Amino acid sequence: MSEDCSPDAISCWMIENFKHDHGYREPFKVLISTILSQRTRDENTDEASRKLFSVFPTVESIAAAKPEELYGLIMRSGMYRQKAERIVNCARILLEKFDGRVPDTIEELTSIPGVGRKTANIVLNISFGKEALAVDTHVHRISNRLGWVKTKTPGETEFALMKIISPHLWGPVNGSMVEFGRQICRPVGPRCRDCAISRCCDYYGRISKEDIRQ
DNA sequence: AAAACGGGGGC
DNA sequence: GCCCCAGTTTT
Repeated sequence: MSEDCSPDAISCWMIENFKHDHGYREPFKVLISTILSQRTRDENTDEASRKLFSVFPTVESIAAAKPEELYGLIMRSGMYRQKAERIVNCARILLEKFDGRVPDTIEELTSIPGVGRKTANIVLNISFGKEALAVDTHVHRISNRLGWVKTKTPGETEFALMKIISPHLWGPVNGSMVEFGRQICRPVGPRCRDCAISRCCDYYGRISKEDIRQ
């Protein structure tokens, strides 16, 4: 890692060293698996996605499924009924309102119940190649710890980061920052000893030794 | 702005 | 048992 602590340099370092990808590119699979990922660990998300798509591989088949039937399939992977209902409802809306296709604007995507700004931006970036920044708890926390922003909400963070990070890095840095947050810059007990960019970090100067986990 | 929601897993 | 998790919705 160079001496450069600029947001773009840190972003590139994260992109180089931390990968995080659910593996899907088809719009509807990205949308569905991202809904599955909401407030849920990746291991559970990946398992549930595989089970779901192995039985219901298309928008049409999901739309035709009974929510209970779909729930029975994914319930062992940390999922719950509301999410199964959201997914079936989402597939039906895609079919009825969007001609069976996933829309490619933030307004249309967030009009679907269960799809917020973060999920919509993931789809826009991964499936449609648009420059979008999906701010989740990891991105929000890490951006504030590093001192790049001083924000209270993910919405503020998204707006502030767009002025700090080069647009072509928005997509790639997203998953990398999440993985960095899972492995190193964790919500509690961050592994600052193992962190190669601690000298660039505001939080590292404030955190007490006993709060750092080996 | 804060609480509700939701269930498996780590501790 | 309690707290957390690639959030979203409701109060």
